[in-house]
Amino acid sequence: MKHSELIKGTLSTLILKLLEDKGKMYGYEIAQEIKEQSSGKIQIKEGSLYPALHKLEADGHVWAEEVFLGKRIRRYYHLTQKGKTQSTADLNELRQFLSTISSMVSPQNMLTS
Amino acid sequence: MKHSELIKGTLSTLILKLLEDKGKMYGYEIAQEIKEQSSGKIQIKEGSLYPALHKLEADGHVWAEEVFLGKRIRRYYHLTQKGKTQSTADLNELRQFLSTISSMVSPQNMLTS
DNA sequence: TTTAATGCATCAAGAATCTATGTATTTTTT
DNA sequence: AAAAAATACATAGATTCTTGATGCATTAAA
Repeated sequence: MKHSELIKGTLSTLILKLLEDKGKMYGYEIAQEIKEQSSGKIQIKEGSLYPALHKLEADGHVWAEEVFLGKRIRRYYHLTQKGKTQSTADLNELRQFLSTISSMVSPQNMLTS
Repeated sequence: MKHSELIKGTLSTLILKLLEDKGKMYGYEIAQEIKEQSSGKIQIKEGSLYPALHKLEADGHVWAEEVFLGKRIRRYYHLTQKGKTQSTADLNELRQFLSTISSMVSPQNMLTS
């Protein structure tokens, strides 16, 4: 098992959570923030991050504010109302899942022996 | 997000954990056990389960004992030594990941605001 | 008797991530 | 001043995993 396998299905939820907390963020910043909050254990690759952001945008969960910094462009992502609703639902589901899995893999677990 | 997306990367670890706890199990039994331990929240489909078992077998993490029940066949899976080692490593990694993600999505989390 | 449950299995499709690659600017180090 | 690292966006192909659908067959329950 590669650690990265475990992130599957959680990335978009993490992004929505961050946007909810911070108000607005750009891609690179999101990757750095996830890396920092996970103490370096979760490092999102660009090939995962940008497609995920584009999908969130296409689905209407976020919108992008384009800011020109000299010649460089920066896309700040913001939550939409739809994204806020989605974030709440996703977080609830993720937390419940984490709770369920945690109980199943806890060292002392032998529920039905 | 579909709930089922979240299971990705955890299924083989769950299977190894169950085999470690129970000694031996057959496919259908594993699916039922996961369903039961998760209070019905995680329901593994055959299309996920059997390929996962076959992969674990091909990788030498489990071996299959074939038992004939009348005309029906049943494949009991057992952990190999390699599988035991893998199980320990996978569980450690999964637990750490769960801990990390949990702290990131906990409601009060605003680590770097 | 017919439906549900048990028990194995595979295949095509869909979804998500990764690696690799590309472009370009800005900051830091040598 | 030059080189290296960090910043910042993006895409394409490959890989991996789960799903839904399907199939076969036996046994238990309605």
